[in-house]
Amino acid sequence: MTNPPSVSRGRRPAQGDPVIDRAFALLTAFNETRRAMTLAELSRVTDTPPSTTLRLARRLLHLGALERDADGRFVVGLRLWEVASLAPRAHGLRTVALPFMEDLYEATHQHVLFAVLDGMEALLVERLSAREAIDVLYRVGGRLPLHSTGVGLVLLAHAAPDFQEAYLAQPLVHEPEGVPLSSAALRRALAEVRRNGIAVVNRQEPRPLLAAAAPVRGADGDVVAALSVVVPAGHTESRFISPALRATARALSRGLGAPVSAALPPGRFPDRP
Amino acid sequence: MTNPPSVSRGRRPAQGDPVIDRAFALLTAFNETRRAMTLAELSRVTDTPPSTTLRLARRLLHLGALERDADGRFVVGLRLWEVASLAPRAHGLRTVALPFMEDLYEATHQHVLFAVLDGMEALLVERLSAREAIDVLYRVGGRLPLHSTGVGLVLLAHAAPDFQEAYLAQPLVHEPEGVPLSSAALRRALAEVRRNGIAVVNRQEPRPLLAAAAPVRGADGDVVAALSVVVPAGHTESRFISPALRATARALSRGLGAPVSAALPPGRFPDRP
DNA sequence: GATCGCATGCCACTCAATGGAATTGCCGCT
DNA sequence: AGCGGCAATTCCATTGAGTGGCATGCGATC
Repeated sequence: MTNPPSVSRGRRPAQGDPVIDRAFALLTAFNETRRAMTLAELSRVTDTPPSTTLRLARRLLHLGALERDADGRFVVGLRLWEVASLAPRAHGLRTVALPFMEDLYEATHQHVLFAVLDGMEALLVERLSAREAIDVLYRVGGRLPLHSTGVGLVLLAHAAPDFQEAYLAQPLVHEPEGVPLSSAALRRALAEVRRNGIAVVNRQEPRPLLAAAAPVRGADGDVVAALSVVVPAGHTESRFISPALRATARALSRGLGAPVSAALPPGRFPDRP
Repeated sequence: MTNPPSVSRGRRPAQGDPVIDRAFALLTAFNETRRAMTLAELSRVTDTPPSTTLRLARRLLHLGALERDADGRFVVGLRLWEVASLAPRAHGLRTVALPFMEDLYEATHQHVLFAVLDGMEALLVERLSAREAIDVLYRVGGRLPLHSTGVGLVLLAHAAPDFQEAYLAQPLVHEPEGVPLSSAALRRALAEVRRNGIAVVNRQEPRPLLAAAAPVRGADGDVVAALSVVVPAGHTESRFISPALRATARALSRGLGAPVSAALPPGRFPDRP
C-alpha cells in the first residue's frame, strides 16, 4: 500500500527535492550557451515553479552566488567564483602550472592546455592562446572527451584500471568527426601513451592540427593533470615540441612535489616506485 | 567558563538560519589559509552542530561542490569551479583580457594584474607573473584594498559617486604600512587618477615597487575592471610602462565592445558622452 | 484595449531540515 | 593493554523552514 504502483501520479517534480539540490540546480542551469537567464527561463530549465525559483534565486543573489546583469537577468556571481578559486584541483593546480605554461607558450606561441580528470571527461582548467592562434577548440571551464583529445588520452591512460575498463565498456565515437572508435583501438592507443610518455593526436576536422599531451604528477606520484600543446598540422617546429613538452611537464610535476627523479629517461616513469 | 548553560541563552545559532545560507557558509568557510578542513573544523568555523554539518557537507560532496582530499578532508570541488567559470564578471572578462595581458607580460616580464570591483574591495581576477618575479603580493581570487593599490584606485575613481562617498566616509589606513590616509588625500588621489587616466602607486613596504593601473571599459562605456603592471622601483623601463599600459587597456576595452574612439587622447575619456 | 508572459507578493500546508544523544573508530598517552 | 579524548557517523522525534498555487501589477505585442 505504501507504494501504489498504479495511478497515484508519480509526483516527482524532479529527482532532487532537497533544497540544496535545487539551489545547485539553479546554478548548474547556467551553461556555456546560457550565461544569463531571466527568472522564467531559470524556472523552466530547472523545472521549478516560478515562486520557488524566485525565492531561491533571491537568496543566492543575496549571497553573491548569483548577480543580475544590466538587463536584470541572472548570471553567475563573483562570490561563487571567489570561493571556487580555492578549489585545489582547479585553481590550485593552475596557480603552479601557469608559469610553466607560459614558458611553453612563449616557446611555441600556440595553444597550451592544462586539464584535469573529472567524471568521464577532462575539465579544461587553463588555456593560453595567442590572439592570432587559429581555431579555439575548447574554453576554460569546458569539458573535453577523454578518447579523442591529447589531454584526455593522457588522463585516461593513467587513470585507475577499473575506471579505464568502465570507460572502454561504453560505445565510443570520435568527437568532431563522428567516426566510431573500437575499444581495442583505444586500448592500444592508451598503451602507446603509457609507453611513449606522451600522447599525440592528429585531427583534421575543425582544421588540421597536431596535439601533444604529457602527464603531470602530483606529490604522491599519481597523474593529476595533463599538459598539452596544440599546433596547426605541418607546423615547422612540430618536431621540437615533444621534447619541450616533456621537459615542461616534468618540471611542473617537480613543482607540484612529485617524486621525479631527474635522471629517469623520458617516458620511463614507473607507475609504482 | 564556556557558556552559561542556564538562563535560556538567546538561541541565535548564527544569523543565517536558512539552509542555503548554511550551505554557502560551509563553502565560504574555506579560505586562502584554510583550503582543506576536517568535518570538525568545518563545524567549528561555521558554528554548526557536527551532525548538521555532515549532512550538508555530504550533499555538497554529492553535488561536486565539495570534494575530499587524500586525507579525507573537505576541499572545494571541481564542479563548483566549473559553474563559477561562467561568471561573466570574473572568468568572462578574463577570457577576453588574457591575450592582452600576455602582450603586456611579454613586454615587461613583470606582474600583470586584472581586477574587478566587488563590495568594498577589488577582486583579483587574473595575474601573470614571471617565475623569477619578486614578491607575490596578491593571489588570484584574493581581495585588494581600494585605496592603497593601483587597481583599487582606478576602480574607486570610476565607481558610482555615492559609492565613493560611502567609501571615503570610513576610516582608511594604507594597507601594509599601517599609515592613516585622510579622506581629503584620497579624494585628491582619485581626482588625479581620473584626470591622468591611470593610477600610479609607489610602495616601499614589502619591497619598493611601482604599480601603474588603467581602467578597462565595457560595452556600455562604464569602467568594469582595472589592468595593472607592477614593477620593482627603479625598473629601467618604468618610463615605458605607462604608454604600453594605456594602449593595452584601451585595446582591451575595445575588445570588450567599449565605445572607444581611437582618436581620443589618452586620459581624456569622457565619463559621460 | 485586450492579451500574453514575466516578475513578484502572499500564505496555509507539510515535508524536509534540525540537532541532541548515542555509537563507533582512531589515535596518543600512561 | 587499558584508558580518556576527539572525530566521524547514525538515528530519530520535533518543528519550523520551504513549498507552490493563486493573485496582482507591469510591460510588451497583437
